[in-house]
Amino acid sequence: MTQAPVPLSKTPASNLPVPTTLVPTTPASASHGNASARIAALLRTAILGGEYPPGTRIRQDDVAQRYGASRVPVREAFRTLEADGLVTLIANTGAWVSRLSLAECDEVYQTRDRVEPLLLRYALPSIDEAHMDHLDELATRMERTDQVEEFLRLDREFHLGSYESAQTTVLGDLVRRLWNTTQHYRRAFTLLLDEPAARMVHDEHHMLVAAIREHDSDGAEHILAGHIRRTRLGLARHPEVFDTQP
Amino acid sequence: MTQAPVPLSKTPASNLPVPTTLVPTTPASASHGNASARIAALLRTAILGGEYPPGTRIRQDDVAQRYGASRVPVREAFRTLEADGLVTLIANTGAWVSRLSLAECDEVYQTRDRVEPLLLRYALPSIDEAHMDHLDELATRMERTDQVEEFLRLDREFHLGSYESAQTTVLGDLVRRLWNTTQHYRRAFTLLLDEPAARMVHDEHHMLVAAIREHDSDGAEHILAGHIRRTRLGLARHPEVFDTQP
DNA sequence: TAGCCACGGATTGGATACAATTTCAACCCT
DNA sequence: AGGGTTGAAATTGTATCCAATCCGTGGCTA
Repeated sequence: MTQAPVPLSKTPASNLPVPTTLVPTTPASASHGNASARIAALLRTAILGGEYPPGTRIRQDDVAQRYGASRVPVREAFRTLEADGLVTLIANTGAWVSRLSLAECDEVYQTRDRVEPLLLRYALPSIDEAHMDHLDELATRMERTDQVEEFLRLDREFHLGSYESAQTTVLGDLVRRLWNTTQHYRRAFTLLLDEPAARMVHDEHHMLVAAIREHDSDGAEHILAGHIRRTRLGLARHPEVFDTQP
Repeated sequence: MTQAPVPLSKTPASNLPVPTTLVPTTPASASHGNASARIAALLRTAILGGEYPPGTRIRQDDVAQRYGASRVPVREAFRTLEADGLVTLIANTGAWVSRLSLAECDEVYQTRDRVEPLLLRYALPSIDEAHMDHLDELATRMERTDQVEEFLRLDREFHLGSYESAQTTVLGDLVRRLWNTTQHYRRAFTLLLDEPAARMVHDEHHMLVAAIREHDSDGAEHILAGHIRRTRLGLARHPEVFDTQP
């Protein structure tokens, strides 16, 4: 069942067309009509994909030209992204891709630690067999890949996917926001995983699926909380991830 | 020490100038410069103050005229308020004051139940004596008032005030959002409190201050979680609060 | 040489006018 | 009477212009 974990390398398989986010980040990839929503979606996937690293300045005019729109919808998109925690706006000055300090990142993980188990509890009763099989498959594919970007994508699809069947309105959005703000640091941290640490991550994923299969809400909550907590402690051991001075 | 609780009546003392929100809802009452931030702040206090009940439609033109601005900053303000959960935007159609179903409100309270104790834990070490005395005074004033709006204001200042000294960046905002979205239902629910229920609310407030004084993080977390949980269960017993069909 | 101030370019913020798109509801036709 | 259509009203987007603000540069001063 288990597979020898391979240390993850950063080199992407190729410059394949970015598969956008598999689990829609907010509404969906708004494609037609609403320019402001479309621009927000495109910028969001660009930021999450690492195209704009934290601290990067984003200019209204650039974005407007790049996406063939005027500045008004771009400004609205900025406000949306600010609410997502992806962008930091400073009045009369500009927009920057948000950057978290170690303390702030720790805070987000503490919050996730409390909130995601609750969301999973909401979702659990409605997860059907096919969905469980899918989660299992994702966990296995995560073990087998050695591409960071693919791992991140699978991890996101695994966890957010496990919450998908929750019929929640605010909690789901809230959790997606928390994931978005920490996406970049998750990438950095993934690169630092050594073999035993990666082994534990994968084991926890499989244990989580097992608990879900047994409809064991308490068990699933417990495993998930531990999973998040362990990641938080791991990040705290690597403060250098947050050192990127401008 | 304790005071005979008086059933709360809805009649306000008078149409005094609305004292805005004592605990700033987001940045502060932005007064000059940024029109979009100013409009967002004004609309926010208007909505929280019950001036626009849930389900009310808000037109860009009206707001623009009322606050002497063009529609561009109004639209940005809408986006900000949407992120606050105060307004629901529907593309090409308009903006409405958000309305929660019982299930959604329950969801928010479940979330608060998990998140606010954590925030209190962050804040607790930095709460000084003067602050504790202030919290005590607020709890006492809450017992003595019979005005709903004043109770709401004091309750907000008590709880959000107790989190104030937490040096958090995301958690504080998150909790404020959760408070904002449920403000209206808190008002409706407050009117339904009978005497023993009110008594218990007040007792919990005093117990919370006592735990804070003793720097008992676990105890404070526990009391606060119970406080929120009890409110949630109380709301669930009054589904009629959510029945306001358009 | 170090520090401070003023100036000017660049960028954001806002106003206005107008075109485009969408929604919704009344209306007409079969 | 029911279903499709049209048109008013609202939002959304574009274009243009100007004001306000910020930031770096350069020069002046101690």
